[in-house]
Amino acid sequence: MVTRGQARPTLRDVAERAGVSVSTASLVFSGKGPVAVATGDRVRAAATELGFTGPNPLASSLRQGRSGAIGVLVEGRLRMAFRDPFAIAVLDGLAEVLETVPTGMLLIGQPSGSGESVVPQLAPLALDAVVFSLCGPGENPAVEHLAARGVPMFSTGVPGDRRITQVRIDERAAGIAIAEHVRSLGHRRVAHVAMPMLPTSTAGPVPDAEVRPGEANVPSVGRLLGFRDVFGADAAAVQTGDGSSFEGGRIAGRSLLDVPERERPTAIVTQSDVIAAGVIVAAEELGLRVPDDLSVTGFDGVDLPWLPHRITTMDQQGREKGRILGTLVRKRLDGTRPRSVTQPVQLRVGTTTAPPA
Amino acid sequence: MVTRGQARPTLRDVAERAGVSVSTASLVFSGKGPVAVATGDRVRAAATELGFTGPNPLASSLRQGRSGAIGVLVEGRLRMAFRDPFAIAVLDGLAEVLETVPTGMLLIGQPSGSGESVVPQLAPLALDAVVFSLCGPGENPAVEHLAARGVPMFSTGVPGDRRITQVRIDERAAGIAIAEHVRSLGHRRVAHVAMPMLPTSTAGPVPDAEVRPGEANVPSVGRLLGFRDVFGADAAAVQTGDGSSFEGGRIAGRSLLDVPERERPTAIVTQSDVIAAGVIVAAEELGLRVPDDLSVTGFDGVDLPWLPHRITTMDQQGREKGRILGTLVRKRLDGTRPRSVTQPVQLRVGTTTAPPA
DNA sequence: GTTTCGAGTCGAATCGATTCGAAACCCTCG
DNA sequence: CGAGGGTTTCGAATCGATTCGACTCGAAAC
Repeated sequence: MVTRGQARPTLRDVAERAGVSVSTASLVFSGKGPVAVATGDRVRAAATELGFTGPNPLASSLRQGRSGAIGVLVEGRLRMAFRDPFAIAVLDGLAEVLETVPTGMLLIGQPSGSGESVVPQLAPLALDAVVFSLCGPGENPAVEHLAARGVPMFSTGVPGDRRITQVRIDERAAGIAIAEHVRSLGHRRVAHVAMPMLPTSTAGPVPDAEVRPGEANVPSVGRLLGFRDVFGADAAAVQTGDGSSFEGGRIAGRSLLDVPERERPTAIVTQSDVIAAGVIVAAEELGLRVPDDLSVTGFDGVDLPWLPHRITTMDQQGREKGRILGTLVRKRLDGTRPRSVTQPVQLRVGTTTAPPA
Repeated sequence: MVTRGQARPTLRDVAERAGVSVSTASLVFSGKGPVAVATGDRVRAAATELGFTGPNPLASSLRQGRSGAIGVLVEGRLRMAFRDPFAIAVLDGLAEVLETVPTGMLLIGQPSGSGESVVPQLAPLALDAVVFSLCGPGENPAVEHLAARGVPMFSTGVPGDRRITQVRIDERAAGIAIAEHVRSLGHRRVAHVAMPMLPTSTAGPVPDAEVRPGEANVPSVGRLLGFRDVFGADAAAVQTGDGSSFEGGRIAGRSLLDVPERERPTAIVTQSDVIAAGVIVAAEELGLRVPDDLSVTGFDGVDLPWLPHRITTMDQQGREKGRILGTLVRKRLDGTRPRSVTQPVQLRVGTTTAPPA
């Protein structure tokens, strides 16, 4: 027997000890191909004696051309991305499906505005697929790189590249649906709080130039367009500077509500539940009661246990969306080429909307 | 030139096209060893022409014995683990350091109570190290497996295995410090809300049998012991059924506060800020004002923007803790063998504690 | 008694890089 | 003109498995 010092035992060591060839030992561990019971037992015994914990994952991956990991691209600092409960719900559903493959999720942080710097970070990673689930709108240099590598890509809407398989919703229709609900309650002075139209957008009123009707697949744009379809292009619309965040919602809410009463909207339609929560808190800080003095709607349908309201929202079922994403990934790894799908969303009326006073 | 159909170009293809040997081409991409400028340019040009995006990560990893990924073990569903802002802060700090290596973080979900099932999930993954940062107390079958594989392990306190390099705090001393603060304000009837002592613990009063003084490194146990050092073993102590959660805190808070006034504690010391938030909301739901009618303390020092209080807490600086963890991992990968470290914590007085009425 | 068949095992090629020692090359100096 | 020295380049071994075709052998079929 070749002594290999301190080194970890390899399949060869095990095979030698069991008195079989490496190929047979391999068959024992992979379970493919026929192996006599006695042989199998001998190999397993040898493995135990040597402290062999299974075939080296790297070698196995190289041969099979599969790493068992898919990348999850996270834009901005982890802390920020994970503050969004919807994103987490998607990830949770995704994990649920991938566990069964089994495949791990490799988190890849992409400090926002860092541009190309994600590519060198991505290049040395072996990934079977990549999911963009925590990314904002706009071009992403990672797309080009991954496409060239032939890594299958998936996302929940952004970036909206043709090479990416999508699990999306009809953003504009959803925007219309929830606006219709507010309108049907009798509200006429209604404002909108959006997520940023572009990665470079800053907090404040939405500049017309940033709203490109062709980009209706981008959540922030599509939902705003839907809102405007119902309430017109003149209705006040502001955007947060940092995506779907409580603080962003609070600031936007304060700016819309801290005005003379006759100018104040009687309802605010927002683009996420977390933003809605911020608006609600801002309203309460100004002494307004929700929904008596102000109706507020959210988007996503996430669970905010600390908020003493059930937000009226468009339920996107993040977990389910993640599961579907996972299924698409799995199918792709199995060799088929799944197509993008559009998921339904549903209006869920809560305790934050009522007819105007 | 060997035609290789649709397949992705390899280093060999590039070398052939550039008229150099594979080894030289390798040197060009890895940057090691001297290469004439002209040769380098020729190789890079060939790479561009062929659409070669860099050496195959799997092959490169196999040769170097390094995968560029560290595992992050997450106990329970992702959704639950990520609800804890402290855990996320740690992860964020960790990511910050690992980005510079560069190394990715591979999330590995370990549905709680699933026992051994994590091992088959772990076995096919190539990991350079593993961090247990989102795990509860108790034995973990993964530890044994990883130790056998020789994968370096790190954690922030649990599990408390000798083979794991730790970044911990003195839980008991911290428990004493914050209890002292409450006591020094004049509180005498004080209750405690703990995280579960054991993975199998259920919500409700903490059974004495579950508090093993030898386990003072386990956060829930150490903090409770510290609390008892100050207020005695008779002081009421309940635990949540689900770790550091808002709902757990709210339920525990209600059970402690919804009693006749003379039995009601004038202060509640909790083991996490999120739990404290739950207790505060429970108190307010019962018509109690914080801190006038009830003082509440947390632990961790995380940011809860939606809570209209600044919680009095022990600041553990999760992000910094994550950074330190990352530094230890990096050192280990560089070949040194770092030792466990103990971090200081600091009392941060907020707006949720005051002398009793 | 030969042929056929299938279960079980094995050898060799392969996945795509990295790395080390040796070879080739071009100068410069004695 | 040959030795010495530095810079580039190259061939071959290696990382640790998987996989495919070929081979062996005993039992069943004819």
